[in-house]
Amino acid sequence: MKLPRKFYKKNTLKVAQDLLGKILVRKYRGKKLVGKIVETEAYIGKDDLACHASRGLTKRNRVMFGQAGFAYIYIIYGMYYCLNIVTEKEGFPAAVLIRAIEPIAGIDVMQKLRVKSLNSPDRDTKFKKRHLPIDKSLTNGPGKLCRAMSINKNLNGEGLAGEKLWIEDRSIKILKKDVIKTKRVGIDYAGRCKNYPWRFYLKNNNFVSAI
DNA sequence: ACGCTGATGAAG
DNA sequence: TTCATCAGCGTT
Repeated sequence: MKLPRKFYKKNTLKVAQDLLGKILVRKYRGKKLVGKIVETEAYIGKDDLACHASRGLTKRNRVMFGQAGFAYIYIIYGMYYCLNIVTEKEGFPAAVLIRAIEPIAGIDVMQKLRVKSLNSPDRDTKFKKRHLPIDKSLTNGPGKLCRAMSINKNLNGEGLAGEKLWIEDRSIKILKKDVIKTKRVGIDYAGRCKNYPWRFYLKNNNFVSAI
């Protein structure tokens, strides 16, 4: 079942950890693209120098200042999208970045959504898909999972109670000892905040991003 | 280890 | 209006 709004309206570090093992669902052209969340990062408030809100309200980051349970999506490096889920009370800018998922369903569609590079071999011609491991490079990074699920700026500000994008609880049990905490990726510019242990991922999961 | 890529926001 | 910067990725 879909997570209720109140799931997101709380401490961002708790939301980031509680989202591990939850199921991200994207409805795309009538089909469900589904994956288990295996890696997240927290970005919390104006004092967090890595958070887009650290320099105040702008046109780009305004969704983060709004209600919890909405999607904050932005373009990075000119070519990729990143999906964040807004947390905390209205007016307090914070969000959880979804960094990686483990594909569960709609994998054929995800494969088609990926831009096939010229050098990548065609894996499907010789063997049946069911006998092959899922290619982890499909969704093991924030830009890649958005590409595979057709998540783009059209969904910025979209509520997760809607019909296009939501997160479900399927009662997957996550043990505390299987949640690894590390510093966040790609924020060396963030000074005193750059080593905050605000990245969380599932231990021994193949679909966690390669650093 | 590097080039790609274009929106963003700060400076002026 | 210009300009440096960037929550990444793919190829070397």
